[in-house]
Amino acid sequence: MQSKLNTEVNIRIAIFDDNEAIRNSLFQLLNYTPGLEVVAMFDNCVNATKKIDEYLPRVVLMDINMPDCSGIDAVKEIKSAFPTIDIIMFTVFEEENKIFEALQAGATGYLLKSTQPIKIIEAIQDIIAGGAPMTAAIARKVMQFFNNQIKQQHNKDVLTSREQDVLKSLIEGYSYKMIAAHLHISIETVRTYIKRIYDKMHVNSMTEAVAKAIKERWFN
Amino acid sequence: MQSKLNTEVNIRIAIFDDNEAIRNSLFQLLNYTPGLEVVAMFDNCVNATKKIDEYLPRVVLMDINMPDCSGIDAVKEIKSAFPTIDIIMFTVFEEENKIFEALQAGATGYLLKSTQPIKIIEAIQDIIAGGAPMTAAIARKVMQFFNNQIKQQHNKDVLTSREQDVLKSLIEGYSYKMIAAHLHISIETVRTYIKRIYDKMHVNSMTEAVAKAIKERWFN
DNA sequence: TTTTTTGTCCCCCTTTTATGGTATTGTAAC
DNA sequence: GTTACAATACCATAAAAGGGGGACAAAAAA
Repeated sequence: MQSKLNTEVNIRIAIFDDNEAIRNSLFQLLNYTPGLEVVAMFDNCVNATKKIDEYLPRVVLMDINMPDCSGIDAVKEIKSAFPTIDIIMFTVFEEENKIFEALQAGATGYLLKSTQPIKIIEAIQDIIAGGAPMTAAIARKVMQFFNNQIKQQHNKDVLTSREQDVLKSLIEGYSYKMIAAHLHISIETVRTYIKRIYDKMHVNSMTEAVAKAIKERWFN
Repeated sequence: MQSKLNTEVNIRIAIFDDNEAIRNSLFQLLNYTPGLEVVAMFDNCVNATKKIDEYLPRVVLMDINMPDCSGIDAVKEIKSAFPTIDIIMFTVFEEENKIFEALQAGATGYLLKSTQPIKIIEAIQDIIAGGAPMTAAIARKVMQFFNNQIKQQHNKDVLTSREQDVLKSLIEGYSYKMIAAHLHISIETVRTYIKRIYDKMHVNSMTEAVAKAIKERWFN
């Protein structure tokens, strides 16, 4: 068996889900699909890393809501111990914050349990091929994450070019003195700009200005 | 025609691409697909908004590299004038920064020109259905965007709970005095924590600490 | 052509931050 | 039962930032 080509080696899958019926139907679905092999199933994700270590799956299907432990924490654990394992979240609801938490925790895919069986198989093949499988609706939410970050970019427009230079320098962590040197202007000029910036941004300290500019992504 | 049901009304598509061959094959592909209708094609995106206004498409296929204008700027323009129009970027290469620029500009999908024709049709139907069509490789890059933001979260761990409180307050824009009041501790204690925070973060000003913490997403 | 904006600079004065110390408690680890 | 760390607090001094002005030339807008 060891001598077979890589392409003929089954994709090892581990399933974490507290619902036995779901575990079983996933097992049926996946294990009888050529090329896939369910090597382990668990009804909770306590000590997930240890469980993974024992069965070394290539792909993990992880429920979010399990008793005694959070699937998202499990993802963090697994990803930090086994960065190459791909994890697909598998859940009933598409709660916006759960999605982002899961993705930030290191999940690569996000499927709803209502997904057609054939799509689940495709998702696993997809993730092995370097894809990031997710339902259209979830992909859309991920996109909105990007879009939301450009809404009020008009704020930036009210700053003159020189004021923007100074604000950028503040974000870099430069002091007045450093900014003056960097922009080849007097420190008094820097002070003038900063006063105007605070005025326009409705803040009254470097920290506030920097926090606001970074959070609202005035620059990139 | 106007009296037909919505589901029977064709999806109006506009194409921006400087390559005539590509325009023509897209036209062939899409226009002869039931339910789709190419209502306009352009070899550049100068005055994109005006062009859109004339033909009012539901979906736009936009090349990134066109002479005389940037597809990404066109996306910004169109999106700000017609927020409900869905735009799919359609390009030869998958340059990482172009992808993010396009998505931040408001594109919802991102396809490579090497995509199979059938997938292009699916993508258009997908986007109408609220999806965000993109190739697996691109979806993966988008995922990496999230993942990249959790890499060095161990930094945060070295801060004690109280130090984290103070740092969070700094990010909120609070001054020493305000933090002291807010956390019910002496301003001297605040100063002590801040000194330790700077030490651990390897910075030496509020601005740097705040910028670093926000950029590296120590909190959320 | 006049007015407004932008970029540049200066002064005075107050408040806040930064740096470098020391010190006391309670708790957790060894 | 000592060592280590966390949380708390204080002092002194220097440096930086904030708030209030005013000024002037060049460019842009009205």
